Amino acid sequence: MPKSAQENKKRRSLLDIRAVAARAKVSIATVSRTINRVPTVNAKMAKRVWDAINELGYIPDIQARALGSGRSGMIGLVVSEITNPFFPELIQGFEDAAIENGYEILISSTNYDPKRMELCIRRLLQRKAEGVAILTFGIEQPLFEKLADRNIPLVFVDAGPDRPDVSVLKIDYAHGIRQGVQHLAALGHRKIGFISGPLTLHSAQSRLAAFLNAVDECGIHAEPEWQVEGDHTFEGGIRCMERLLDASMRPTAVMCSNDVTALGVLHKAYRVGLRVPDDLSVIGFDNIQMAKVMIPPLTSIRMSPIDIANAAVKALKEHIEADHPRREYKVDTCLVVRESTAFPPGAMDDLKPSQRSDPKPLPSIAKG
Amino acid sequence: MPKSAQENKKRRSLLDIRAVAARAKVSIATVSRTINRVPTVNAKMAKRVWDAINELGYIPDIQARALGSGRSGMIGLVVSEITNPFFPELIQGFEDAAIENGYEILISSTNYDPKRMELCIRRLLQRKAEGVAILTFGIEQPLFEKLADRNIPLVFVDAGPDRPDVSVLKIDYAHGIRQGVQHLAALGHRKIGFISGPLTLHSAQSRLAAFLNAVDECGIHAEPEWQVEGDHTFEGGIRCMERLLDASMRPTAVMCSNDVTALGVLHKAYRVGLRVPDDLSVIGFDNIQMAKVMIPPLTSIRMSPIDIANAAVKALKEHIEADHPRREYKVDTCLVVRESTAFPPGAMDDLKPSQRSDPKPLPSIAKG
DNA sequence: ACTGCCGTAGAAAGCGTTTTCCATACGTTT
DNA sequence: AAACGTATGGAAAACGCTTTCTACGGCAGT
Repeated sequence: MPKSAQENKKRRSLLDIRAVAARAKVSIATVSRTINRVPTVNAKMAKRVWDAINELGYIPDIQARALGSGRSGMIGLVVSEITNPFFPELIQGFEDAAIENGYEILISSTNYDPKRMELCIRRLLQRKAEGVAILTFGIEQPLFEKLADRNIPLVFVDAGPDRPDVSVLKIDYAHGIRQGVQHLAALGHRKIGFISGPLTLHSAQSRLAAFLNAVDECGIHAEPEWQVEGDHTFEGGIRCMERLLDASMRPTAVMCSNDVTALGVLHKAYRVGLRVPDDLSVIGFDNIQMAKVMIPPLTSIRMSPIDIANAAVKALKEHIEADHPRREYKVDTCLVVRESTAFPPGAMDDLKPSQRSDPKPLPSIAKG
Repeated sequence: MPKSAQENKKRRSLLDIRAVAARAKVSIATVSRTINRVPTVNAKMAKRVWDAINELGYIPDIQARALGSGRSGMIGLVVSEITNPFFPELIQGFEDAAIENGYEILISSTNYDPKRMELCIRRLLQRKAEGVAILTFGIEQPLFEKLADRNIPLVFVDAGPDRPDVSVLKIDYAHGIRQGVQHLAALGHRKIGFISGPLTLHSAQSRLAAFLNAVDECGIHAEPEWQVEGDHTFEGGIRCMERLLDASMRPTAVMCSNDVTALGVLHKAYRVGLRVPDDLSVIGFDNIQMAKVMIPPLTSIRMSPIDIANAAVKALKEHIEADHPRREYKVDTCLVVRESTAFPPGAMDDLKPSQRSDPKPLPSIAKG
């Protein structure tokens, strides 16, 4: 059973600010001022205090500090799912950026569950986060209204609620996707498939639109049969690839709305004996760490989690400190060419290897 | 610049427990009791209070609550590196288990940096975590002493400081590794390589010892040239595989101390045109999600992050609540057979496919 | 009707900080 | 030498909650 509150308090109170004050023979106010580096405290006093702190091993209670000062020093980060390989990198970047800017972070993952999302937000409010970055895939309007009504600085990715008091990170999907399509077109592909994310998501729609636009620019016909809607999962990638294989005319290249989907595509190709990139070129999106580990290493469109994290923290910081009410921040994307893209089948025979875009055309397993 | 403390306080104080008390026309004590479900509060009163809470949208300040009650309700989790694919699953499991048990969690990652580890611990102490699980690879003695001296419940994995007041999660590496070796032996392998982790780590030593033991049990000669020391990274896996390829006699199978290393092995094999599993069998360790996504899907030894997380939370809970000072918890490991293991080269021709251990022997790319 | 006991709610004293306000001591100016 | 700033440290009031202690009202027992 839980210990009594009294007991708990006793145990903790052994190492107060009071203890430090007593030891240094000053008042607790001076100790507090010393710790917080208030300039009015005399150097001699300060030394006495620091010595006492070190001798005692005193560590201030940050919750009491927050209560006293009215500032929690924390910003929150809400992600979709920590086990989705895109997010750990984002979290890491966010944490680094936050520390750099003097904040601590509070991480919550929604697991795509509105109930859990509700919990996350409650948690962040309870802990008095000074700002929150919602870097999830889907967004649930009512919850954001709830958050925004608390007058807490907010950052969204792609698109948030249309309110004047939130910041938005605009990701330039079009740039990377255009590069990807041009890359494929330059290799000679004319039949390019696209596996989108769930089209209920704004980001998925944007990516599809960018693809259609880029394809059009390159003068390539966008066969509707080659555009299938996935769900950003590995299994979804497998299913979508199956549909693409059933098409009356198969595409020679597939672009995917995220890397995990691309892994599914690679997997299905492997299952049916299609060689990548010889028989099929594949491009992913997100450039997760796994991309360069895959066999073959995956050509992907990079959306830097570090950039996103930095932009998010910067937006939050400006909003909190400078009362900057709203800003848009741009995040760029660009193509990273690896080994999952090559000439379409048949084209290779006519060309010298040096003309391949891949700088080191290594033999695929099938050729070994 | 930061807002003045006064301002901050003002802004927040709009929605106190006092506001609720006023609205419900009761004392703040009654509001507190209602929220904490103290049974002595009359149902009628309680309803009045809940109504007021809902109408106002009141959310209690959890830090103030912690200060008042002497319990923070938080347990800490320290991991090595969030971008290492083993940890997100562990974190997820830990979070779920913690929520289940009424705790919130505080995550810290050390990034293998002692400085950062120091920061982590400071953070956890500042926030008054009620217990801490140190589920990292390496451990730094002095820091733990520091932690343990604070009299805070602690859980370590594998081996912690030898103190009577900490719990330890003992992972039974031997079981899974024996299964792996037996699996390879049953397939006919007699030349089995082993890529260990850095031998400064206790866990790496245990795994190597378990391997040597298992090999011995199976009556297989353990050629020293086939045991190389890796570093648990992808690049390390590649380097180790290079060394194995340079051996005077090449092994026909390789066991790895973790999956990421195995990915490096797979990669190097791909580079030099060795087909897995036809030319080389590979077994990983950890069974991270990526394992089943790889091409070919990786046979691996499963060390369930969920089991570890549950055991850690359970140990912490018992220690915190029941004052159980020390316990050992067992965590098992077991082999998961996928498609990166098969008969050694040449052996297959003599046998019918049905005798392969793999239930669905799918053609590798090379055969397609 | 008086005492005593519950059940229940309010008052008030913390919890460990920060911060405002005030007091002191010292050096400077006239 | 008196008056006055100017540093600087201490006392005490917050901060928003929990919890102990106390008080009140009603009911049963005598």
